[in-house]
Amino acid sequence: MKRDSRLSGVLHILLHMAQQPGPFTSETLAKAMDTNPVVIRRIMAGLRELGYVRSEKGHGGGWTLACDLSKVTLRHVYVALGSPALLAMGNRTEAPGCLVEQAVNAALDQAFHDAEAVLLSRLGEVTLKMLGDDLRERLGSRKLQGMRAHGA
Amino acid sequence: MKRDSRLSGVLHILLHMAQQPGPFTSETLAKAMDTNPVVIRRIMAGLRELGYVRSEKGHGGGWTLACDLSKVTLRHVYVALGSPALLAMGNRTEAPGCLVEQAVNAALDQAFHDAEAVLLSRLGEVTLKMLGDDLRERLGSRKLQGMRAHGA
DNA sequence: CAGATATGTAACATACAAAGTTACATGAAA
DNA sequence: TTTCATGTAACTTTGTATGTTACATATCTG
Repeated sequence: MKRDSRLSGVLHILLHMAQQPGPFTSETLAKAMDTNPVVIRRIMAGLRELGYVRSEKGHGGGWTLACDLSKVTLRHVYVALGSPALLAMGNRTEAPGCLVEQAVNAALDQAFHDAEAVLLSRLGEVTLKMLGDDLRERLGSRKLQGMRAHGA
Repeated sequence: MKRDSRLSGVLHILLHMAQQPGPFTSETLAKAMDTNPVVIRRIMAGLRELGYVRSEKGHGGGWTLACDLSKVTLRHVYVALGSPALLAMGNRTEAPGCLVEQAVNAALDQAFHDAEAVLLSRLGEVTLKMLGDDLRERLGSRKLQGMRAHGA
């Protein structure tokens, strides 16, 4: 199965936007992500509907953050994407008549459900602000490294 | 992403086999699973290599269980399949130079890792014997229902 | 108002992996 | 030696994420 990287992608975009005031055009964001503007609009559509970002057309238009970054978690972003499937595996048949299949499904569903719950829970613990803070820390340490490299 | 149902499928096969002495031809198993014999051979190949099942060619040949069902867990079966990806989501870039991407990956990797650990752990807690016992219970209650339906 | 710039979105192309199918080689039993 | 079964390569089908093109729509500027 091909892996879904939309959550990773949209977080990348949001974090970029959080580093400086907008607005950002889909074109600009697409270049930073090495992809196509339409892809950007596609994955941002859900976030716009939920009010996490705004988009403006025409001159000076583009995308702007429109939420409190300390209130929005990765889970919120995931839901904004349409809550795509979390697990790469699933049952062969969802509502089987076969008792064998039912026994298999029961065992797997338990494991699947627990894993999904943990994943959603972890995503719910991390806010966009925390991500931004982490990024600024990384930027800071890089700056220090650069200073050291230059003998400062 | 299309969901991988190989684990579900192979468990179905093993459970069928555990209900009566073999051997079972790929053709028989394929019919029970409403699929193709080659698909059966494909997903059983890994289990044969690890010694969980045996296969014999020619007249009277087919597949036979060759392990202690109380010792083999769903996790063992999963590994025998080649440990396919568990999560449907992943990072856009695995070893990014971009610090933004690194920050995003760090947060997601944590969540992904935890979810995978839980899933593997749950799979490791269930043996094929437990699955078989559960199935026999389901068969038993169906038999009782049938008896009731016939007024017994 | 006209032209430039952006998003919105449908439609189509591409890439990739699971699942299904076909064909044939190999080996074992009758 | 014929039949039955697995082993496996090669190809087709299918589903989904991703990439691309085309064009409608809205907004700012001159």
